Amino acid sequence: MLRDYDEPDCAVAKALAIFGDRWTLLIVREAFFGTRRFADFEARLGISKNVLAKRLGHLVEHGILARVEAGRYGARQEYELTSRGKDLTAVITALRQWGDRWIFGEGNEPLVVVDRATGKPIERLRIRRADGSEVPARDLEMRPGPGTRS
Amino acid sequence: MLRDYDEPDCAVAKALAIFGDRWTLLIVREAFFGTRRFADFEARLGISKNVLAKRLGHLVEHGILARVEAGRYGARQEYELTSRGKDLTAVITALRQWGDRWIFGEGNEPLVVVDRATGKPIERLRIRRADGSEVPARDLEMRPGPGTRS
DNA sequence: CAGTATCCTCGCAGATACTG
DNA sequence: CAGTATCTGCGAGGATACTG
Repeated sequence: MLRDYDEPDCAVAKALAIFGDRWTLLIVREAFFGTRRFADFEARLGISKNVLAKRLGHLVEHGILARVEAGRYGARQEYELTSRGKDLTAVITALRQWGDRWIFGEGNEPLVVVDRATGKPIERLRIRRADGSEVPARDLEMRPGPGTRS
Repeated sequence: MLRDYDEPDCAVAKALAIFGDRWTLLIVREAFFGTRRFADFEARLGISKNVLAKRLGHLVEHGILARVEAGRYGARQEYELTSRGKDLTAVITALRQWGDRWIFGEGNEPLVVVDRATGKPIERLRIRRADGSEVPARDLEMRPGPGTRS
């Protein structure tokens, strides 16, 4: 049995229980790109109808996508990111940046996350101290803190 | 067929192909907490030996963990995060923060990532513009950019 | 202790056909 | 178009026993 699933106090395990598979986050990413209709997800991801329906339903259940009626021109239903869903930006960005740094190598990161206010792409996530200085990855340490749920 | 796996140009899909399952990131997280030995991973995660051995081998293959000989006191082998592995901090942190915000609710985030230099916990990831100002999540938009691989 | 070897179950994912 | 229904294969994950 999956012990971590029984643990009500682990945020990482809980999050992974929702999208700890190969498709779910890709669907969310596709939604970020503006895809809203079933057939478009299907075509762009190359996923089978069967699995897509299940995954979309799963995401709606967990409040990450919302089904909205758009009943005209043949498109009867559309899927829209909720705020909970939009807040996955950091997760997807972190994944993509890691992939760019370690799979594709450095120096040619694609610019994908855009700041609406300035219209400019965000280059990378940074982790900063309260005073605004950046913490280098090598200085980071993860450990259970008091009251941690991770 | 998994179309995204055939796509050599998608960093997110590539990253998910490596740890797009329920266990792999939990093992990495455990390694962040200082776990180094097979039996400790086994006990702390409640994972079966079978799967653990496969996942650890997988992580070593992909250069996220390194096997180091520690042949004394009965512990013959240990696993250590490589720099590629340590760089997954942002991914795990993003996941945990999302879980904390949206599964457990706000206001009581556990502090888990620690800045070695100051000894203080990092509260959250922030996305900032070049001038240092923070970009609110609502202002973020994701889209394929020129030359994007996402 | 750190695995390997077997066996088993379950659910993911794909393919195809059908429906409102 | 947006699914549902059905069937199938495959691999993830678990349990247990065994080994150097």
